[in-house]
Amino acid sequence: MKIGELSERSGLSRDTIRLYEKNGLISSSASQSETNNYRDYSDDVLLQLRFVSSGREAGISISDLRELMKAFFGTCDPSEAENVIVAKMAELKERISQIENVIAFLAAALEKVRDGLHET
Amino acid sequence: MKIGELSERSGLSRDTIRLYEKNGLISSSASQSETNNYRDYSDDVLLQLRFVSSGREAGISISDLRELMKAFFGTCDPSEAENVIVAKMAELKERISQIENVIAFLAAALEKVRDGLHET
DNA sequence: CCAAACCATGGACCATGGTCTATTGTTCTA
DNA sequence: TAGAACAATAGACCATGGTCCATGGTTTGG
Repeated sequence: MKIGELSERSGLSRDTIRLYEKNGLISSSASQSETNNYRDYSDDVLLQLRFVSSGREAGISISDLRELMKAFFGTCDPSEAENVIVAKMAELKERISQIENVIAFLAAALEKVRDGLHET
Repeated sequence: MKIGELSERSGLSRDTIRLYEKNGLISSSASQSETNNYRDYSDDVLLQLRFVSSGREAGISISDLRELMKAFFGTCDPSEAENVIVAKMAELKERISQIENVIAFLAAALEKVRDGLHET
């Protein structure tokens, strides 16, 4: 499919898709036609983009995502891939616990605010 | 205390502290001395910075943190503060579930990679 | 008393992750 | 077949969150 359709279906802008491609998160083949240089994207790319975009939403950087994509579809050997994935999972879990700390702090603050309200 | 000590104790660079102050995350009083314009930071600021910096690590933007700080120490009324805090907690929980999605995806990918290894 | 260490300010600089625009070429459709 | 819609490329632009540097003033330890 061409970039317009991919954009439609992925919910990402053409510019963003091109950015991701330039950064090696996805790849495309040259168009079937010889008369243009339109990119042609396979259906797999759509799945890849879904992962990329949920990763981005979760705050994973483009370069980290590139490593993960390489690990998944990877030119690198499987044990190396395993390492990358395991490391990233640990990192994400750490991130979750950081967020949970902040939530706990907010919950405590909320208590105080509510107490303050009751006193009024 | 002066910014150098605050930097030491908070683990943040002077520049970062000044940035945060400029962005309204913390505040300082003018120095006791009249002969200079050094900033003077109370011990409370240290606690505030600890929160700010864990918030930053958790990926919360400076402007969001500013809203939270206002809610905590706030000039704004308590029920408004409550709203801000509750909203931010919900947002953070959403963020956690996004990250968990990614983790689940990675776990699945890991399975596949390991199966691949076994087949070899 | 003097140098080293500290402070404030402002602006330059950087990376990241996008968006927007202009230009040029291609395809689709009325 | 003309014009609208689409595509590629390059470069400018933007916000965010920091760091670094130059300047000039202040404090402090030896």
